[in-house]
Amino acid sequence: MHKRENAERIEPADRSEPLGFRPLYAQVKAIFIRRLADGVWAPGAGLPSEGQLAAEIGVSQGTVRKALDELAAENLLVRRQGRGTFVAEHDERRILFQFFKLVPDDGVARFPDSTVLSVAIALADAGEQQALDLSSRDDVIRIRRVRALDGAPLVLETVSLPRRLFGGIEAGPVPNNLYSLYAARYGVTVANAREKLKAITLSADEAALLTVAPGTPALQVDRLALSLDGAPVERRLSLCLTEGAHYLSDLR
Amino acid sequence: MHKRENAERIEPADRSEPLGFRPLYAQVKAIFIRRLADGVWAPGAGLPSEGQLAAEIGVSQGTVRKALDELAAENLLVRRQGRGTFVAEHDERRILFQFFKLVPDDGVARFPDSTVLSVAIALADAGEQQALDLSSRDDVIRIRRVRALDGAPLVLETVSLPRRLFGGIEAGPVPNNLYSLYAARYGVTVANAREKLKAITLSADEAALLTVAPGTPALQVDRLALSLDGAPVERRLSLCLTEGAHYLSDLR
DNA sequence: AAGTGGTCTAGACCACATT
DNA sequence: ATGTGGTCTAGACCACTTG
Repeated sequence: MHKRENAERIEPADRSEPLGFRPLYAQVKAIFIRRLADGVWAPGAGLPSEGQLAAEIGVSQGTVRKALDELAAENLLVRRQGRGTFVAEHDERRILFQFFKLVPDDGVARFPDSTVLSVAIALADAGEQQALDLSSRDDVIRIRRVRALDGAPLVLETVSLPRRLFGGIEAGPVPNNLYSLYAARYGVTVANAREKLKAITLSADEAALLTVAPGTPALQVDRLALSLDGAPVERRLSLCLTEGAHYLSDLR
Repeated sequence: MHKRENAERIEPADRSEPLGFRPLYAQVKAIFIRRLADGVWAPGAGLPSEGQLAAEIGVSQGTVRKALDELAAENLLVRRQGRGTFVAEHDERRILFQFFKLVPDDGVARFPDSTVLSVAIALADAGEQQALDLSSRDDVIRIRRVRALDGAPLVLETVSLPRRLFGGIEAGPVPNNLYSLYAARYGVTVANAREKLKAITLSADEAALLTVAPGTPALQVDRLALSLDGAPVERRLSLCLTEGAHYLSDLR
């Protein structure tokens, strides 16, 4: 058709050096991620159509499409044929699908309810400093709660948040769905997470809170949640009872 | 350009009913999966170029491309720019990346070595019947082994295989990398797997084999491996020590 | 009927690897 | 120099949703 003269249109990067070739759709994708991170496109909102975005940015619709497809594959966008493209929300469905891997042995995954034990502010301990990239003088907000399914305690959870990011969260009530709160009130979108699992033995205190015998084995899940720009925003240490439930991991 | 008249070329499915629309690339993908399952394209082999495949099947190169891209995303194919498209192999790199989630706390994942404890044939127990879709009269081959890292026992593993599929495997030596053997000798490709994790307490026997104290907590990993056509082909029950290692799970 | 995303095609050109 | 996959474009048409 015609020559490509638009490689420079977006990012006037030096294309003469062969190192670091960045395809157009990747640059477009970066633009979109920025808009998501900046809240220009808020959770649940609808994006302009592919054609509009293509015209605005000055690339073909196919290039916009590739960028949007990748973001949808990363669960940051939701595409619905005939309706449009929307910013993904941290609703219960998504959390259950993407972040909550504990499933009853017989039955399907459900969203547990929570009982908050404590909310406190303290200096970050060694583990929190390392995980959240904090110094020994940084404060964290610690939320401790028990999560139950059908009235039976299942998880003892300790959530650690950098006070710098989430200051004030300790004042209000703690909703069951924290990620949705991070997004709505602090503009922080949890994009993905990494979990480290170990088998441990419950201490007397922990066992009491979960109403089981001390010495009961439990699954310790150490989760680090990352925001859209890859920064660590939450550490969550969970002790899970796995008598009647298991952690489901799909290897694809 | 010109009208589409090729929707019927591959699969003369009834396109008049609006239900069950199957895009062309999905049909092409199904053809390719069949060739992989039938061993027409063997592990490590190179595929014909996109253009050749497109001409052979009678679709555009873009349609072939979309099918190949999806298979590459599922780790069944490997695409290398400038070289070609190849059938994925179960080499150590892939297994470490896709199937071996146990990582030393400080350090990077490595491939453990194995010491075989026993190889036996027996009637499938209840768990094996359920997992592998067998009847109570079906035989399984059971391989029991200890896997160690730097000489320290890490995993006690029990592999259960349907004798119908893997008859004769009990005769030969048991290689460290079983999936590669399944592919080479039995034409069975493990495409993906599903793991159920629980925290348990080791029995005296198990603890002795792992050279730890009885009562030590361990991570029980119950893996079901599925072949290309989705059939269960291997059950693997692992008891993992998580004192100095953890199970890494990426939530994306 | 109009608008959206989804599919399919055709062709040009780019980046990469090998010969 | 050649061949491969990777990118980008342009346009047509299909499937789905909503007015």
